[in-house]
Amino acid sequence: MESRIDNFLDELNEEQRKAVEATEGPVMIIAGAGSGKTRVLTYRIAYLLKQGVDPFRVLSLTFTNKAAAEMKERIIELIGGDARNLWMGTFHSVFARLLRKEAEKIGYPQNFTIYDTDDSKGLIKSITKELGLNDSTYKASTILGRISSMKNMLISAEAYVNDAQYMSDDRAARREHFAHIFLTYNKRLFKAGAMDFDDLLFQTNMLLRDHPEVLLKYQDMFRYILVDEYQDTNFSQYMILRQLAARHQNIAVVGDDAQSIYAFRGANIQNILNFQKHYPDTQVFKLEQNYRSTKTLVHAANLVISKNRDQLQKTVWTSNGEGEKIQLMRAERDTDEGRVIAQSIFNFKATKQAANSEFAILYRTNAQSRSIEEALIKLNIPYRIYGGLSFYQRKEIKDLLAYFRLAINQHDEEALRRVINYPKREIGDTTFDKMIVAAADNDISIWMVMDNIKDFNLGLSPRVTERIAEFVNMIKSFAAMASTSTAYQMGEYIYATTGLKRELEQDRTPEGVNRIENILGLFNGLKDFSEKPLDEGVIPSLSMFMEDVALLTNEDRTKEDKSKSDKVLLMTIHAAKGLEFNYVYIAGMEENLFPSQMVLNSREELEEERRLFYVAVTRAKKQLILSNAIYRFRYGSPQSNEPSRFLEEIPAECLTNVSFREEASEHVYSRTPSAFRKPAQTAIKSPPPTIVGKKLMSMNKAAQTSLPMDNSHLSGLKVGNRVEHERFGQGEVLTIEGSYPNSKATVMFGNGDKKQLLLKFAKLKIVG
DNA sequence: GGACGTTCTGTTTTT
DNA sequence: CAGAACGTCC
Repeated sequence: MESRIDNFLDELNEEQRKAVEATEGPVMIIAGAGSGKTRVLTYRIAYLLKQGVDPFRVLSLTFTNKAAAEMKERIIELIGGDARNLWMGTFHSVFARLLRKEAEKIGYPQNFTIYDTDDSKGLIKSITKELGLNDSTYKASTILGRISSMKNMLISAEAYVNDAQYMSDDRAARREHFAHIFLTYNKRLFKAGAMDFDDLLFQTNMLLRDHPEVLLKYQDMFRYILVDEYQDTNFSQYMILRQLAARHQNIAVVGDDAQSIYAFRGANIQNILNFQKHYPDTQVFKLEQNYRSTKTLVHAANLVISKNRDQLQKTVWTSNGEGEKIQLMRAERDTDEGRVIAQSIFNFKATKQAANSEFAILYRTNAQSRSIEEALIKLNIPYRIYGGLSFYQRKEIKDLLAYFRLAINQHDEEALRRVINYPKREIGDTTFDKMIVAAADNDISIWMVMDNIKDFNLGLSPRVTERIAEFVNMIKSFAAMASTSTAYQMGEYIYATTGLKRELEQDRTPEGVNRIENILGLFNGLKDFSEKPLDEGVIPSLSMFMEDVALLTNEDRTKEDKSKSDKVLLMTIHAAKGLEFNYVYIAGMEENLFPSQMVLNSREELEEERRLFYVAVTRAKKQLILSNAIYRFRYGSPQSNEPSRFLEEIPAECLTNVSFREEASEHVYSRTPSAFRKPAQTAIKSPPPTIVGKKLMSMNKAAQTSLPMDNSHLSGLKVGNRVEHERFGQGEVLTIEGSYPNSKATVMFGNGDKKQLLLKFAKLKIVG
């Protein structure tokens, strides 16, 4: 193929070209919506490679895997296959890859598991339950949110405990046990050989901070760093970049402060607003010409965003034509809104000869998709929901993947919890809870308890004990295969051996058939992966397959069909970032929905919501259509809505009302409008939680010791010895059974607690 | 331990 | 309304 490398710079405007050619030193590119940002980024990389920079030395971070893949493809088109060697991906995927290489430096196994949000919540639920904190104050999602924001600010659990301000805040908020949950959560993650999403960035920071030789290696490796969507980076990401770029200072960030929409997950808009302070020699380029949208749309978007206070100065303009006005469609209720949108698409297709794929329907919440889908189906308009529940979040897929995870890392507690009794094998909650307690008492993973189940006296029936041993042997047999079999072989074997296959095939309902189809879809992926040519001697193993799975979304999976299929796309506005369509619908333009009622407490939150609206508006190339409904079902009952305040921010000369009288609802309301109520006020919350059940463990020890350990100093332990346990304090040995290393001791501790400890694991000292 | 029925609770966006 | 959590019975 003829290389375009020699003349591709001619395709850029003057400012774009300057931004591409400024390869040395810190660079900030402020790119307005539709200003050719991706083009600048790809050409910049192509230009670097053309100057002779080794692709291995270029690190390019994007927001989604998909964006990375597309960019790579375009660079390959420009300069050829060398580009395959670029370090390109999301923060999470690139640094997960880096952490696997360096895992042992931070005490993690190279095969560490990545916990997704469900896993993390499951672990937190387990911890709060064990602590007897099952109260609404300690909801898993709230706890995880707080842990996440701490990790994103690089505040460790240990630092948190020692911070007087946090501790008093927690007391005031009646969540005084949060710190303990935070510590326990991290400890359990570590014991399970697992990291959550935020750990991938947190641990990368720690690795680079504490290992100068590693830092130096990567500073030199990543000689040129490029960051897309910089306005959406958080503090943790900022610090990684700062460490990596410190030596060569070749960092180029691209972004648009007006499109920062991820503050809710820690993104800090100050990163882009203060970039020049962080890097004083920064060259700044502003891309202000919009190539995407009509004058009407650019003008309206500018006016909307001008209502925000926090922003960098810039003027987006376009030389495109005036274009059509923005349409506003009002519907009676949510189902009518769907109908009106579908009808409008139908009409546009007829009058403008437009294809389905030229349309996108955007909404604030995933739940809104349903009424729209139903209406599209009725009018026979093909559609695809983009995002939503990920393929990898489906139950049957998660179940199978949990077995895969166990085959790779037996300590993975959440995978174990998921499948230990699925399909049913008589190891129920009671048994599992007992094993959790035994694991906590001995400071080991649950797998270690199971693997040594005969040494623990948990009061299990011989039958259950036997079933546990069978399970352990089954998982061990998977683990033994792992190094010699391909991912596909392993997958088939696991699917059949665990009984999952039989379980699923028993269900003949349409949903059951669909589940099997999903599993087959996964196997197709496994097969492709297993047939991929690799370096000689390297088997495409299951663990290699699993390396990325936790970080993929379903969009990264669906490959060819999206270009072939001509479908209307439905997605949240967040998911639409970076995309563009000729005709864009924004549904649900209602106060309390968009802007969301969760968000009306502070100026900053409202401004983020307004930026979200700005993002939505600027996705459109030719025309924008807004809609809302007067009544919408929520919590199972209809509620009346006011039009969104954002509608008033659109200049009147850009807007036109459209009515679809022929599509008026046939529905007759069974209740008078006065029966429609605003959402009920949330009742004053329950009294502070009292702790029942197990006592809290001492807070100040969270020693993270790698397994296994040598405990031979306990081989001579005798009845009557005084011992000191790392967490339980001093106690007296009451009984000893068996001989070391399979011996166990019953110890009476000072507070009257009797614990049974396995001596090969126990964190005990003999003190008398 | 597990199946099944009843009550409670909750809805923002995602790597 | 829908899914999770809880309670009761075998």
